[in-house]
Amino acid sequence: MENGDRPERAGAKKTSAEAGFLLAQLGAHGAQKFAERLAGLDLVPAHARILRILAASPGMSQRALAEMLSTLPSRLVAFIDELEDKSLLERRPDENDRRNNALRLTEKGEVIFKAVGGVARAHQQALLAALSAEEQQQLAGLLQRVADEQGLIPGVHPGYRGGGRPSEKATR
Amino acid sequence: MENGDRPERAGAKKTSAEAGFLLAQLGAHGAQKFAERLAGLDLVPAHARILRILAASPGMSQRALAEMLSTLPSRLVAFIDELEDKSLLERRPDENDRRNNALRLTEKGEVIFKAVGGVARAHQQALLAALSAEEQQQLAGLLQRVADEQGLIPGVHPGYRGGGRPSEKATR
DNA sequence: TATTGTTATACTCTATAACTATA
DNA sequence: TATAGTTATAGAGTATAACAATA
Repeated sequence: MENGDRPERAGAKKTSAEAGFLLAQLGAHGAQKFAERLAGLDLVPAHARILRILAASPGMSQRALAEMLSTLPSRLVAFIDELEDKSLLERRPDENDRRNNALRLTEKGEVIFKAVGGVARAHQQALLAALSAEEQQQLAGLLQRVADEQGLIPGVHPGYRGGGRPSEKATR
Repeated sequence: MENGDRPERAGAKKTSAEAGFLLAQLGAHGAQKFAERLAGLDLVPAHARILRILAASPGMSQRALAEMLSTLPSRLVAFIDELEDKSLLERRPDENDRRNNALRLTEKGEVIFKAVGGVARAHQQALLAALSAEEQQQLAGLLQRVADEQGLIPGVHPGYRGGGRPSEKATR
């Protein structure tokens, strides 16, 4: 196994074995802080994820959206209900195939989506306060390369289920 | 996406507004991959977090452990039960105050903890495959500074609850 | 018959509050 | 009375499967 047969000599820089852990730690920390800020807009992260995708791909069906978020169509219903109740998006039956709901942001939805963008920037500003603008770009560059290599879809990430156990039966 | 009303001038490096998002995305991705690897040791992330802390601070009480993990003492019980059933740790009543359980890794627990370390290294290796060793250190350095500034405790992170809503009543 | 969205159900996870044993 | 650990219970969150409408 890829145990570290690394020398671990006295000369070795300290430990760099922590980058993965720091990533998880900061990801969790940042996600929580972001959620707190979002609450100011009366939204949860799932709402923001939906708005983000719909802003980029208007007219998407709920099934397509669910697949993009790696979630179940049934889980989306409540979130979309809430967003529709707030008049941030609308479901309109697709004209070609009326089984599909074409999802589209309303004008108000676009406004709120921009507000979410503002929240995201403020969040990032606060989160990365320790770094200069140049260093932030440097960080973004490194992370982008990792994300690309890992095959992550730009601008999309599914929710986590960090704490729980990995679904007893998915142990396959 | 990432509309950003930022200047977006030709000179600007691309977009650096993504670092925060990338952090969350990669944190979630990495956490899931790590959980999958851990399943090979028949552990969940919560187990690994407990082993990690106990390895560093033997004799800790359950309450102190709960506080360190920012979780509730009652939540710990099942996890500690499981670890004890596997003979990875033991609860021993504190001699000075027998209400306290002094938690300590067994020898087997130490072995498994080391195995978790190996899994973590393999995980990190795979996760950061896009970066050279130098770049990985560079990344770790940047992340460490961010973590310090944010007041995160080295070597500890609580679980997330990424997807859910932030406790209906906290909406006040 | 197959598919989209929805609802119903069961199941898990989490939080709150009793309970016990020590102090 | 107060505290550590545990258990019980109720509440959210999640997954699976049944359902109605459309194709």
